[in-house]
Amino acid sequence: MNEEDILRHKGVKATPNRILVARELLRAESPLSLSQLEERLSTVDKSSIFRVLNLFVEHDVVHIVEGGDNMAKYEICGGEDHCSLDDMHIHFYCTECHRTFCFNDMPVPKVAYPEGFAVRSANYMAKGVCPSCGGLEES
Amino acid sequence: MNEEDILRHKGVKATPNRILVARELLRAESPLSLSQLEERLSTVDKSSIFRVLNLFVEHDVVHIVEGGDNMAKYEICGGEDHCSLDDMHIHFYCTECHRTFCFNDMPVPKVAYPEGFAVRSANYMAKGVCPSCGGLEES
DNA sequence: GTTCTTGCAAAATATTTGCAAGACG
DNA sequence: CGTCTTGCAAATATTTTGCAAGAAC
Repeated sequence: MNEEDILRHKGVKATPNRILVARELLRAESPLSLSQLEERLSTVDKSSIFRVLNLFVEHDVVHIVEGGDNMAKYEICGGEDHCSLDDMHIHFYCTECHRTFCFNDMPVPKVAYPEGFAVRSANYMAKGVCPSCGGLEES
Repeated sequence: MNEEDILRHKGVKATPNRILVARELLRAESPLSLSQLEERLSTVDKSSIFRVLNLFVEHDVVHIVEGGDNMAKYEICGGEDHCSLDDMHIHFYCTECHRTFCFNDMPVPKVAYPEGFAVRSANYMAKGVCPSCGGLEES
């Protein structure tokens, strides 16, 4: 399934900029922030990326990954139809190199929320030091 | 244990502003952002609060709660000595009223992280609609 | 022609720093 | 004195909006 198909499937018209943003997110091995996308998409204006991302979020093309450096990061939804809670996996933010890692095979643990709270999404963000930065050495 | 004792116990000199910030965080039933603290502490300058919070984070007086609206929020650490992973509980952000709730009796589920990653903290932030905003009605 | 999309500029928010005055010891 | 703390102003950084031109239908 290519970028255009994904967008159409989610009810979003496939414009050039949208395809570029979707492609970059698909290509990335981890969620990207607005700034990171801006760097990688030199032909697309920051505000356009911003609007594309908002549109994507509304239409469940991407979901937001929060935490780490308090800048929202965006990740293509795995599910065909919507971004369900079940699609979400744990992320890890390295405080040394400031990279965000996906633990793709680790789903966010489900918990029983108190009565009355309608949970729509859940972020689980671990922070620490990654292997490249010497996570083992315990500084 | 009052504010002054907490600060001294963590190795932070108890100045007037620091006591005020600590008191406000203790009083709050949920983590507060810099802006929220600024509103509540009319006598203390925003930059002073900012510096107090940074100092508190360094000395494990508070920890940062991320997610929701991408503004860091601060919460007094529960543990006596340090902000351990075990102290952390799940939070909930209501996308309607933009309030953050603490699920105090729900610790962040522990998981086995991949080899080489030294995890120092973990945030679990659920998002959705709270009871007051009609979380039950499913819109 | 009407609506949608985009880039550019600028406004609105948030965070962070420089500096001098006052507090503290 | 010398160091630490604080307020004020200002610099940065980031997100968001207004608007007009061009593309799409």
